Amino acid sequence: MAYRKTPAELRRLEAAREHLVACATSVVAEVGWAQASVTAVADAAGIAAGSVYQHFPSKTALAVEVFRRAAGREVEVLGEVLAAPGDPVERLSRGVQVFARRALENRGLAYALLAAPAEPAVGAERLDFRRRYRALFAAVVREGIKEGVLPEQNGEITAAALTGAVGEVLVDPLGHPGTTTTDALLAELTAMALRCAGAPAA
Amino acid sequence: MAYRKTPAELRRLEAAREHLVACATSVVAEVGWAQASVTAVADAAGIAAGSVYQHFPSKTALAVEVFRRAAGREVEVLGEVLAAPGDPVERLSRGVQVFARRALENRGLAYALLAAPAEPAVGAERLDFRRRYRALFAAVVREGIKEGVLPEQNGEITAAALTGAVGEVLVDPLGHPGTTTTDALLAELTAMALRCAGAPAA
DNA sequence: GGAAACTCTGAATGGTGATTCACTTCTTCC
DNA sequence: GGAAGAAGTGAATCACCATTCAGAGTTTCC
Repeated sequence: MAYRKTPAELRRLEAAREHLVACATSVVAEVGWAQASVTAVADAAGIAAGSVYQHFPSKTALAVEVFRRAAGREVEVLGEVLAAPGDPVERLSRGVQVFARRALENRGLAYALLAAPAEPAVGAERLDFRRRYRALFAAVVREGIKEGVLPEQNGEITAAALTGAVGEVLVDPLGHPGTTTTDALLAELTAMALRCAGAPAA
Repeated sequence: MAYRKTPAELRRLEAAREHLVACATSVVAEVGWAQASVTAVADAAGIAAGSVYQHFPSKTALAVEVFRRAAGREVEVLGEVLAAPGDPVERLSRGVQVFARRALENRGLAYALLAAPAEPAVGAERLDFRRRYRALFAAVVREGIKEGVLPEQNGEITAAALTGAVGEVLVDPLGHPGTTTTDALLAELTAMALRCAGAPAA
């Protein structure tokens, strides 16, 4: 009787699960949550629709996992940039750039994380994600205030504005002459962010 | 043979349609687009599900009408405030306050207009709505630059930041001690908006 | 009053997509 | 090799709504 899974088998199963999550992430980034049906995701992963349920109890559970992984990566990256030692204003500037650049480089995924229509469970994750983003920005703003390089203000609101602004720019790319290139857009965003936090003009 | 509808009958039909749109708006504001089924909306309006199709060819058409009406009102109100004569900085400040206050006073509707999951047709309307909001803000910012009361900047991005910031604050009310009252929140938002546009501190 | 044309009703229809399950295929262990 | 159990399959099932439609109720106009 075959009671125990061999280590190789366990690895294979784990790999299959990872592959499924990765493929699902791609599908979501390409077509959004609404269009990412179980069948579409299973097809992308090269398995049968029913097999998805070997790894996740429901489509919702898979969606939440996809969101958490992707969002977690973003929060981690931003956290590292913002928590680095050094001038808060400088860090804020870098943080906005990293946030925006990563979003622009993988626009589909960024849209899925920030704004795309999604089922309630994913929506709840999204709230948490935004909250964490804001907390990161807010911490730096508060530091800046304490060090006297930023004026008195509600850091949470400034942080909300920064996430909101980047999200807004992403969702509708502002086809404005003079802001067409990524670099120009990043420069404008950064300048706006610094003004928003009340940093003296560069 | 009854060929012509009497004026009273026409009025009654028109009123029924208006009532349907109004009830649908309430339902959407309360439970969001996703939960606003034809049955739920019809129940709210006190008619049968099938009767909805006397007034609109599809659920989508009704949803679009609901969105347009509500969004149109908001754009109009904001437009009046921002287009008033006077100091651009002052107008900007008032505009943000009006935008935010109205949103906070009818949070459900504001969320539906700005962010709630919705079908593609409504999503398209939303893009347009946001674009119009941004255009209004951007015009004032550009005026401020021209008059020399605001520093050189990309008005579109500042405008995007303002809409994004208010939306962000709305979606997740920042349960922060000291920012609990509407007035305090409005004051903080306004201050942030002025910094964001580069207006000198009040 | 009553025929014609309209509005309203709500149960039946139809389409979509998640989930299940009887079956096949693969692994483990004797 | 082969029995026992697990994983994989995909067609069938199920649930959920938007939409339709046959019949009931109203209004119009002679």
